[in-house]
Amino acid sequence: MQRSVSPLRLKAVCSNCNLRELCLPVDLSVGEMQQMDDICHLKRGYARGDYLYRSGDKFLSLHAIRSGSFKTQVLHEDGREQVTGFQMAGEIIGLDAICTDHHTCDAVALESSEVCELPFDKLEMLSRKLPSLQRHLHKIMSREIVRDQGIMLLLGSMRAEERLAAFLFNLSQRFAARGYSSTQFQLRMSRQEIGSYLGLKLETVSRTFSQFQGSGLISVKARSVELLDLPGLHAMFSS
Amino acid sequence: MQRSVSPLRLKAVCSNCNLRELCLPVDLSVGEMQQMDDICHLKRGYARGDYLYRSGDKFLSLHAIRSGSFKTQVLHEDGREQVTGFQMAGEIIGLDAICTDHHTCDAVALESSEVCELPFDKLEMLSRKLPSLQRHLHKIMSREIVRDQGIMLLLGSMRAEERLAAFLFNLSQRFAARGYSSTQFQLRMSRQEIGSYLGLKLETVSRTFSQFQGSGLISVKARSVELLDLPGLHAMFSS
DNA sequence: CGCCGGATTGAAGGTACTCAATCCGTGTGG
DNA sequence: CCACACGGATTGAGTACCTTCAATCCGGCG
Repeated sequence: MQRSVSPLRLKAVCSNCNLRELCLPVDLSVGEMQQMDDICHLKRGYARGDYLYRSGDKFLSLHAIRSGSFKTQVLHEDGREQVTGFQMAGEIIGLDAICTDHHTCDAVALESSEVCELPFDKLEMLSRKLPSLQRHLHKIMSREIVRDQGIMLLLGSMRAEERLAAFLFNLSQRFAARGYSSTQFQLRMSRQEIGSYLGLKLETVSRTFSQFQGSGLISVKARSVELLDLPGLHAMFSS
Repeated sequence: MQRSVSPLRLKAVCSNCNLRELCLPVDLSVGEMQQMDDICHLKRGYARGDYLYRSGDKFLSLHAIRSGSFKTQVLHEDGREQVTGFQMAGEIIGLDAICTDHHTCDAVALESSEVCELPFDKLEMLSRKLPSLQRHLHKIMSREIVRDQGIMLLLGSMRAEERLAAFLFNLSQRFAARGYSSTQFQLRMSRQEIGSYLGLKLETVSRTFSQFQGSGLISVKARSVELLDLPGLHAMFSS
């Protein structure tokens, strides 16, 4: 997840932030783009394990991931915790915090990562001036809702193998969208974290990986994965 | 869920729409309120089983539920379906559709209901003029994200009894917020629908109801529920 | 009255969990 | 350089929980 995005893409969106997630049909003039750049100039680096923010922190900014990847996790009162998502370069993180002005989950770097800070008040101000930016912000939030609903479907009605197949397939697509191989990649998260995200125990994740390998769908060794039969993987959860 | 909201509330938010969900710290002047009223004057009634919209429908408007209740459900390609939420009076429905301009789920009335149409383009236009409305819209969307994450936690890491207890407790709070009893109410949805929402089979839902009744937590007969031990119910999933 | 859909209850079975041992790769220290 | 320790990953055996399949019950309605 380390390679940075094509200059063309960057130009087309926000030269500072690598706002891939803002990449749908955002159509800003050069001057408008400059305004966007102006409000999101602050960048910071994080090492593996660093917290971007913690549950309860005051909310001031959204963050655009320039490079690297993060996980978000919610903590239950009783200590139970669950990974709610894995975020990659170009995605926006922190949308959950808007409604209470405080973060409702932790965001932790899974590897060395760079983020770009987007002060939310300035973003709102600018989006009042730029309708296409406003629409974008809405789409990003809406997309997050749709994504969450997809996970609800996964957690609520899929078996372990289906969940893992869907997970791998989703990763594959996201790597592909960033110009990486859709069939060979390194997992940035542990079995434990995958399990937490998928509502499974780490042993079940491990067993299912082995099972997939046994049936020739994938080849897996520790965190290196190769998807040998993408259509088969897809059929696993969509049929 | 049939009683309408107090006039005071209505006045304080939007006299047409009963926008309880917009009720946080929205602070509009009389003139601004008038503008809000102007764009959301269209109302429609739905009978039990009627579709407010279907997955794939073109997205034009959000809908504010004035009275009654709805369920939203996503359909998987293979026919599998999952209830993603139950919406009550004062809540906004349709946020998932913004990102693609098409609805990604079905919305079905659980009883006779009234909704108020909120043309989204007009809402965006107005929210560019009214910062407090803009902030509100963002909060509503963010809240939906947080809600979904809560359900992900539930589906990913809770046992059947914990899920059902959390479900009943949540309903209780929402009824209370609307001025109804927090301990006695009618379920508007079937066991099947509850199960789909909670990632359980209807038989499991039924059994768990019976179990709760046996241990004195609740009294349940078909769709009439009385919560006898609210703290106990809460301890069921938060401890 | 009898039908129908929804709800309840029972028994058997399967999937994923728990507990535990082992393996493996990496990094550390002798 | 090798031994060892450590955390993450794998694998096995037994178990718990939820599902499946099926029968029965109940209330509303024609």
